[in-house]
Amino acid sequence: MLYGNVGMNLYSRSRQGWPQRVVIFDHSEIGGLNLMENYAVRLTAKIESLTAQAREALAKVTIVRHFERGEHMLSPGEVCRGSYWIQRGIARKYYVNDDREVTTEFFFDDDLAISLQSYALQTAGTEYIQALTPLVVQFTPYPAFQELKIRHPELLELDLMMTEYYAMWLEERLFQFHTMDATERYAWLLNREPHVVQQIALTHIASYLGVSLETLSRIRARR
Amino acid sequence: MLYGNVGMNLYSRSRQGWPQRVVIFDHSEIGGLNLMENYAVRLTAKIESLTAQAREALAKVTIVRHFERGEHMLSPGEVCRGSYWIQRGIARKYYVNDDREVTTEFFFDDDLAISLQSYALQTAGTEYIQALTPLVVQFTPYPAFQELKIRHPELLELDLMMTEYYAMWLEERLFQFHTMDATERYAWLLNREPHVVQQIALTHIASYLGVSLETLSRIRARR
DNA sequence: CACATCATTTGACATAAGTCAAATTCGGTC
DNA sequence: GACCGAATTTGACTTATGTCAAATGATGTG
Repeated sequence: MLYGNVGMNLYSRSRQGWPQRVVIFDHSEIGGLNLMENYAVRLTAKIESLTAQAREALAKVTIVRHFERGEHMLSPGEVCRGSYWIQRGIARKYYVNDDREVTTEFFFDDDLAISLQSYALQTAGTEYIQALTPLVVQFTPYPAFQELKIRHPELLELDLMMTEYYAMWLEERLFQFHTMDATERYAWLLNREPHVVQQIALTHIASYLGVSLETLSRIRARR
Repeated sequence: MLYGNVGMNLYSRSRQGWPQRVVIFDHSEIGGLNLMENYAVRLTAKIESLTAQAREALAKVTIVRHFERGEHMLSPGEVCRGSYWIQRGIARKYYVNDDREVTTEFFFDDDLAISLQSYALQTAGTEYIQALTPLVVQFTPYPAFQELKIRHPELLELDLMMTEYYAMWLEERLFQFHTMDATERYAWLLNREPHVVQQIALTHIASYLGVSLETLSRIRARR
């Protein structure tokens, strides 16, 4: 993880290298970091600035849970009843469309896993969250967190920042689909998040990139 | 707009018809509304439940501004210094990638226009927001709104809900790019937001759908 | 170490979409 | 109503990607 241990962190996506060409989201650099990294720094700073009371209160309602490789933390028809902070391991979020799995997100150490619509609305969702390795997560129940947000407005601010961060991450993903072909999206992933390619099965990566397994193989063969 | 005049509303995207096939995001219906509409209802209820003090305070810092057709409310290199609630007219958000305009969002009455990264970080951004018709907007400066969020926590809650709504909308857009071909994305737009196709130039629609103008023409010819 | 199963790659062919150029249509102005 | 410029459509050709099937490589188990 990029910013060291700070307890609860979110989307610690680091920059490992440059894509083939300069892209939109790297235009405004501040202190050598792109916007996502810049925001992650702010997020980390926000977490570090939480009062001891807020930290304690949060720790009190958070429980450690374990999941086996292949196990689902969430399945369609279920309500996402809390947030899963990945203490150790790898997970992915996906849904099934036309009998096909569509992987939407990978989670590594210090990432926060939720299914947004189910979580925010507390209604049955349509997504899976699955452990790709044995997992240790810190689970914070939604009702308890809502309570804490009332008593500690700094947690409401943190929640807003995390949601903003997720929205920016979605904008970046949308940018990839909107402007890049399959080869470019793979190059972006390889440069920006090589750990994904190193640790995740190609089946899931192809699904995440929106290409068939065969096409991904051909792209990889051309490098 | 779908839910009538409630002052500040956000992303009043209504369901006008069904796409060719049932899609992921319509699975969990509540009271006949899909999730986006469900959330819009909650958002509207939240706005309506604002105290008179919060409303007044918000109105006091909000100013009406006019823009001409073609005029830019925001350009790359500028900071998005506040939010623009569209009182009347149409606008679009876009950026330029490889000498090409990529339209990312259309705004109609009661939509709230911001460039998220520039707005949230108050740093120079990379996006344009342009009036497609003569516009009347209610502009709320960022610093003033931050102040109000401190004095009125209900506005911080509202801000979180709006950001969640935007993230869900991004998830739905991502779903379109991730799982549909060009024809399906056009069909989705035609069914779900026919007003877009009725009132916006095909150049912008093609850009928004991630297809060339020629391809959009061919798709339209096949219907 | 052998074997079976799963993951990945490769071959062949079809379709979707992009690009470039030209033609047609539409809208605004005089 | 004519004219001009912009918007849109159409034709021809190229490239990217998907699909189906078969082959190869990797991993796990006995």
